[in-house]
Amino acid sequence: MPTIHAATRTDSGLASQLRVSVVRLARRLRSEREPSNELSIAAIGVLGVLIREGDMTIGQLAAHERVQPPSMTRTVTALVEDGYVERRPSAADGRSVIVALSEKGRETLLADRRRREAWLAQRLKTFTPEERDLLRRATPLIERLATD
Amino acid sequence: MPTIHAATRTDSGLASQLRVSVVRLARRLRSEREPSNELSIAAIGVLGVLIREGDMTIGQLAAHERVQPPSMTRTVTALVEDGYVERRPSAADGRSVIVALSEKGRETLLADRRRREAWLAQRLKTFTPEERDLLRRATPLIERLATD
DNA sequence: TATTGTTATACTCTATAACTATA
DNA sequence: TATAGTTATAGAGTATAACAATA
Repeated sequence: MPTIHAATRTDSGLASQLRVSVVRLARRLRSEREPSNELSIAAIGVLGVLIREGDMTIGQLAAHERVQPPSMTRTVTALVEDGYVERRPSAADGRSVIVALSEKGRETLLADRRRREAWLAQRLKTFTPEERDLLRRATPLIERLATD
Repeated sequence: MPTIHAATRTDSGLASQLRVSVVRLARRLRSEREPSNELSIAAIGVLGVLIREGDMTIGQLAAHERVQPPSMTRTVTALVEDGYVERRPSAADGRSVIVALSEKGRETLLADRRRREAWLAQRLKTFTPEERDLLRRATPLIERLATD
């Protein structure tokens, strides 16, 4: 079995190793989430979309998170009950419902993120300045891989 | 809002941006999975562990995937029924059940991986050789972040 | 007549509790 | 007496189908 460095010499090898490493780190980051959290994965996903892209209708959220509308209705209903988001009627279309983050929702999501980022920042301290610099330059490339 | 490059100048900024990019790429890679697949996420996880770390007992698999033993029993039962893994009695301990990949399981998992890797390799072609080289050197660092 | 969202209902996945068999 | 795994049962989460309101 070649080491990771050796295996990434070819492009398909790079794709293979990068895939494994990225998925593994993502899983690790996910497991660093507050376990005593009343928010489900789906709920956190919705809050994340709202904070990144702003208010959205139920249908837009469902399409974005790739769930069916009834599932999103349910997730949003739970988020409203717990005070993380608000429902607002759409001025443009009386059939639509606009979902907006509440202050509690914004704060909760940011706290959840901070917790995971603190763990990652801690780990980064064990790297040399050169290694951190390498990661710094690689990060935009990873972002570019993720976004069409 | 600073650009990603500017935002990563500080270490906490690096942690923040790297987290977002990695989670986003992982999600993207996951969505490139064959949708018409009869394997559940949990099932693919089990096959992945078995191919990486070799045969394991139900209990070891449950601990590894952080599920309760009854859930793993159920997942493994489904995998056995569909021919992806085999159950074997443990020679060392009559209470234990060893789970081993079948040829079909190995082939299915590898096909699933190849599909996702093909997508990533395709995307990598749009990068310059220098950028690919940067990713090549960053990959082992990402792996090190993920593994204690 | 088509679309947005909801309600009704069923299925999948996971968990806890109780049980069987081996150590 | 403790441990590995299973069975029984219940609780989330999501899906499809049918429906109400609006375009």
